[in-house]
Amino acid sequence: MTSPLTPRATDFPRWYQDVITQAELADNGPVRGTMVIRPWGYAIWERMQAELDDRIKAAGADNAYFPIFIPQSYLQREAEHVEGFSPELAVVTYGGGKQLEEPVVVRPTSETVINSFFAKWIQSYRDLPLLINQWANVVRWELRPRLFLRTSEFLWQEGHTAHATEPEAREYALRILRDVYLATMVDVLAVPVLTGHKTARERFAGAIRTWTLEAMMGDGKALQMGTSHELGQNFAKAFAIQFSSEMGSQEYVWQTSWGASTRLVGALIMAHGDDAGLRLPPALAPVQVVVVLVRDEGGAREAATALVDDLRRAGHRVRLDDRVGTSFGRRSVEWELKGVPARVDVGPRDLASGQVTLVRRDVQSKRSVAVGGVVAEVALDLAAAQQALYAEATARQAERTQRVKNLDEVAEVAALGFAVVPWDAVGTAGEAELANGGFSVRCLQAADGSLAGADDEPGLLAVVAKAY
RNA sequence: CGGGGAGUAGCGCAGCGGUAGCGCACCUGCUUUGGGAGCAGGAGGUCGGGGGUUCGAAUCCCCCCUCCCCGACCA
Repeated sequence: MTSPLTPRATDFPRWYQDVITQAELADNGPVRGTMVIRPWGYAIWERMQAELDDRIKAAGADNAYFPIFIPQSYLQREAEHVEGFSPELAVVTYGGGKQLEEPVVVRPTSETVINSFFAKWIQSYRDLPLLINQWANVVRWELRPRLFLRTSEFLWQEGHTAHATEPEAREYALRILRDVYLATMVDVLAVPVLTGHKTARERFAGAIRTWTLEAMMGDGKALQMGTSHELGQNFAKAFAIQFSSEMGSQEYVWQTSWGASTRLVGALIMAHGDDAGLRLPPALAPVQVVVVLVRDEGGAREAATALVDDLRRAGHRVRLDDRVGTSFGRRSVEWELKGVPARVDVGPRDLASGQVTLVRRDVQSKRSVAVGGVVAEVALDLAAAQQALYAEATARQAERTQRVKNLDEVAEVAALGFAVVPWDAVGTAGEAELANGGFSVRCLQAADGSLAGADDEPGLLAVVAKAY
């Protein structure tokens, strides 16, 4: 039987589509650009949500919910914001069978509604900082949609905060970048990321600074995994968010906003997937171990059920596959496509000698293990798989990243990966030229790869790549 | 919006004037079950829509719609 997937080397975008179909992650919705997230895809998203949500709460933010409909006039209050988003807005002009007096925008992001309430809630320095997060869907009308990566409606988390001082706001934006996003990407998704800030061209509409996390996919292209913005006082002034300081003066707040979306599911597919399907890092996987009952004979069912219990007691997320009416080969392929990190095959043949077969998805290794040793061995496999996926992605990124000196050398390197070039050698004009060639400056960093402040700092490096 | 393709069974496709087909998937039965099982039987279609040419149109002509790929914007 041939693989159900187009090999990555043959056609990477086609492979990506095949994985989504075959692993039952998502379908296209009836309206162009919309997406139906199927149970397996949603389970993965729920795991991402849980990991992000824990860290967001640890950073002190509370969840709340704001409406999906926003008065059109709200968006117009911040000049850059409206200019940035107007091309991709969905606008409702009819409701209840009548033309609306003021059209209503379906939120593309919630800065405007949320800040209109921040203005109401914030009176005093004692009300600060105000740290709010919301889990929601947003709509940005897309001309060229791709499942998970770019859809007209997507799910995300958006954080919005207000602070008394600029340094405090900046520190919070960076804290989210590091403690929420970077930690989740690296420790859970096992995806190495570069962090830096966006050029003026790539910055969020209405922000004074956009911090970003950029990852390299299996084909060398870049994907933005999350962003954390410093909004300065732009929205504070547009929405009159003022507070009485300790000195009794009226001050505008300093703000941040930050988001990560279902695009992360796409990132996971493209960062770790292989020609046999998805490969989920154990820390993320909704099912870490699948126990496959090969045949319902010779006490195999009892042994499989007992192993499921043992593995669960050891703290793993476990599923029993006892669909013995479906051939073993088919079931094996299914779990490989879905990317479950570890598989335990329990059948009468092995069991006769007190053994089962352990299969590791990431490296496709297979070995016999005594029933009594399964829990310990699985734990080792899961830890090793998590580590190996991160190492593999890191090696690829290192291999495909090259320092270059000038704009002329960028295209060749960026065609296959990341070109790191002095920002001085690119500049705003060079950035526009690169855009014509399909390249973009993913982020700016200090010379040692650390975070830098402004675009005009000396010695900045630009990371240039093709991007999703 | 500019350029290039495609709409036929759930999915992938063939057929290109003369009875609507193939592979996979699906249903039933039997045999199977340690890497996508085999055999037999079965169900499933306004051939994207409208108009025209013709004795006869999935097939030829005209109009419309939709989708996909490549270029200008984006989590």
